[in-house]
Amino acid sequence: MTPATTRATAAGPGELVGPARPLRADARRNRQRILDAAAAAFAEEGLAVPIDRIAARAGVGVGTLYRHFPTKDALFEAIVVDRIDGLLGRVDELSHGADAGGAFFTFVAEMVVLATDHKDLLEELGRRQADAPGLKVEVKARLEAAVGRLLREAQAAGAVRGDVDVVEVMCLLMGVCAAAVHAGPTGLVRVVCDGLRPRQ
Amino acid sequence: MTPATTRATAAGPGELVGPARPLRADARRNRQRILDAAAAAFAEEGLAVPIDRIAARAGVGVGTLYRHFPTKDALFEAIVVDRIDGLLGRVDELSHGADAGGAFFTFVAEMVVLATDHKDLLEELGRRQADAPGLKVEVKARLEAAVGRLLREAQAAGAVRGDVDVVEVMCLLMGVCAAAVHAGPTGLVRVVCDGLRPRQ
DNA sequence: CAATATACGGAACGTGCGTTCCGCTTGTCA
DNA sequence: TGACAAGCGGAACGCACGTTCCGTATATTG
Repeated sequence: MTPATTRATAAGPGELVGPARPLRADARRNRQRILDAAAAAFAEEGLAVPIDRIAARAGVGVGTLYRHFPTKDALFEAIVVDRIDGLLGRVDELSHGADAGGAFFTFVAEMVVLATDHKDLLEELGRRQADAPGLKVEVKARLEAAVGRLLREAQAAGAVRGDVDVVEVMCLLMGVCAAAVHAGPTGLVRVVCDGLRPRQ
Repeated sequence: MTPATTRATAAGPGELVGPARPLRADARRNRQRILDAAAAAFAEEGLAVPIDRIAARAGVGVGTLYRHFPTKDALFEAIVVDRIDGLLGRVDELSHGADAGGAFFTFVAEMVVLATDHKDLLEELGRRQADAPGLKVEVKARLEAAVGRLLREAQAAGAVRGDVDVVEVMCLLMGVCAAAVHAGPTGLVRVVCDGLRPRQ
């Protein structure tokens, strides 16, 4: 299901199956500009940034923006899905090592740093599904699954206490990210990570 | 300074020094209704709740609401200041006991539970000053000072690790509150509290 | 029971933002 | 190079929300 829908979101309105025709050169260029501008804008100012500002930042009219993305949410989705995909990739890289505990804690630390300067990612994680019945839910579930894997391995290795589950870890992660925006990542991550270790 | 200003906020626009005249009976009644309705509305839906809804909930027209509070922010302030005052009182109660560590951790747990069903409190804590140069900043500073006292005593008693400061604790608290909204308070508080204890 | 200041309700206004529409421009292809 | 689909810009629309205004109602006072 996702491929088709993803394609639709990525290629513009009106084509659900395949690229009927390649985009015109300027259109392709503008599309990329919009994506870049939106990524930066969302990261800096969060979901609340007005669409006019994104368009201006991309050096494009709002009409053009809407030609490429049918809705503000669709644009946001394109970007946040990409961000989360990046996280998924990182999880894969980390989970192939020998040190399960190290992998888990490294991921936690990296994610907090990432969220610190990506307001959008934080807000997205904060929205516990149930609102948008679409892609994001599915991608978020994949992230949860991946983190769950990391967590279980770390628990099996005795590096993380056994009485926490994925949902708690995700929420905690979100909380630390929110907190880190104000106090900087360093100190807080240490505290939470220590809390996640088994009590001796 | 606060008494005068507080009085102004509490008694309506136009009187900065003293109550020129007692409120009419119906006005006093409505004022209380508005405060109650707003407290409930802000707690349930957060700062974003439309003012019309608060008025409706209070069984009052918007005009009446604005007669009592010059602005939405003023109304919010009246309520959140009150909430934080409650927290301050609780800190005082707790800090007179013998068990400094217990006091600190009890406060943390209670505050998270409180914030779990008071969306407004959470949002307010999330706003790191710098926006509203007025009362809230001062009240928040008092809260920070009080928590700082609790923290220092707990650290002196060896119940809390020495390498965290008040700001970090406040941010952490805010993060846990945000997380607790989604996962429930119990598990998360335990993890964070353990993280705050000294490593053996 | 007047007379009057006080308070009330809710329509109306201004603003900001997402989205749509449409006349003009430009890349593409024969 | 000319014709035409594809794409562009930005004015205009609709909506939600905070705030203001003013005609009406009512508590208070003598």
